[in-house]
Amino acid sequence: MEEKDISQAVISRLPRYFRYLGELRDEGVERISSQELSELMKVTASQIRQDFNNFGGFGQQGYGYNVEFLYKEIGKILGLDKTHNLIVIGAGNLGQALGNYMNFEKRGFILRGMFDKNPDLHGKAVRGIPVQPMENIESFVRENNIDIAVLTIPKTSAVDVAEVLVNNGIKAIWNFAHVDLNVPEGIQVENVHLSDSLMKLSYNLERYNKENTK
Amino acid sequence: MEEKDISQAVISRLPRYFRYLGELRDEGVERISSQELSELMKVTASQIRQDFNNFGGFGQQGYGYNVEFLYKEIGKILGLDKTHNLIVIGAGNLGQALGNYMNFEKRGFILRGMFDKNPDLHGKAVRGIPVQPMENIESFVRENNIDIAVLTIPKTSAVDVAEVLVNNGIKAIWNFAHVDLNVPEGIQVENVHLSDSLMKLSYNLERYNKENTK
DNA sequence: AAAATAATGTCAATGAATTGACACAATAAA
DNA sequence: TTTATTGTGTCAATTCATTGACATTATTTT
Repeated sequence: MEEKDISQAVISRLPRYFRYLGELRDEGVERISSQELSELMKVTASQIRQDFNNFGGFGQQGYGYNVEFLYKEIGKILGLDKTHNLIVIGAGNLGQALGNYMNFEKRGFILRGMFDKNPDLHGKAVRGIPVQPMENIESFVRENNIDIAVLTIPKTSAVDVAEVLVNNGIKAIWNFAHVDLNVPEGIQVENVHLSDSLMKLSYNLERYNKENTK
Repeated sequence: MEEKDISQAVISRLPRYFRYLGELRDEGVERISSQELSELMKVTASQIRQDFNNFGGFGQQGYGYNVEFLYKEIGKILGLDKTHNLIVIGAGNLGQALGNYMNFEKRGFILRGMFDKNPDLHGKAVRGIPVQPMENIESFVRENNIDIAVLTIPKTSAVDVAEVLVNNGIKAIWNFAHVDLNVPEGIQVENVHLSDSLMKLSYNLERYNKENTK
């Protein structure tokens, strides 16, 4: 498995392939050509082949791709064959929603701890995992082999908490706080800036309306 | 305001500019050069100037950009000077989290209705907005000038609900369901596929670990 | 078993996005 | 008022991403 330097554009498309292949597999489809898949997903067949080839040939000329095999391979590329230990920091609605989401567990992302600064929430459990005070984060991260921290706290505290996490060995942060975290090289941050997404929708909405009313 | 065809790559960056400019304004900064902003935001100055110029010149040679003015202009481009009426469909944790998020209201996105198929939730209020049964969606959308529907329901029902929405005049859908909606031309869809985002983080985490353990 | 068909992997061509360079206009300094 | 500096707007160059084309190899049909 000699992965070179794959562009993030390609990586961003992998989960979508994974989803479609999973659905095909569930429907009992055994093989599929890039052409068929391209019609289903509304992308070019060329892009599909190009994308898969970044990771070596998964298909066979004259046959196409084996759905089950390809599904599993992409899962492996995405690291879904391994278990990842998660903690959620910020147990408000959003934190609880993410903690409760069963599908993540199905993919190997296991909720190990929840933290909040609000004492009223302490002890309250999300899927059996009790909410702890923020002070516990440091030791918990160190002692429980936590891979990913989910940040669902206001931006005012996010930067500080991120620093604590990094100092205690966190390697990946899924950041829902509306702020850019400044972490050292080698720490992975994936931002989900919901309001950015909503503003983009707003732009496109306005844009289209404007275009079609003149 | 002669907007041509701006690429989505540019649009995606606008909310981040907006955020930084808002913070600068709050700090009392009056002017800023593309060079200074580029250092702050860690992008190239050239990109900043190029981006802004898509919408006409906001700056002045020898001076730079007026923070307040630029902030407001970008807000207008993003449609934040107008009010948008929202409904949230799916009043689980995620739907409630989004419905409760005050910052959206600050930007003109006003929650007008919430819907869920679970009768236990009916009548329960999120910021004064009661949860209604799904059957009410059609008339509510038609009678309340709803611009944006937020879909926080399972993928199994999302496609059908989207169709109902479109049939009743919705122009924009903020889609959190893990499925691709197939809507007619002119209906804006902004997808937030959380599990895709988590998988991308997982890939980058694995990738980096692999690279640094051999 | 041979011929026809299907479909990948890959290279080349095109297109899009980003960066660099600089003329020119406004500001600030002399 | 004149000169020096700053910094935009914009064009050109480069880099990156996508699409198209096709040789090659496997499968299927005759």
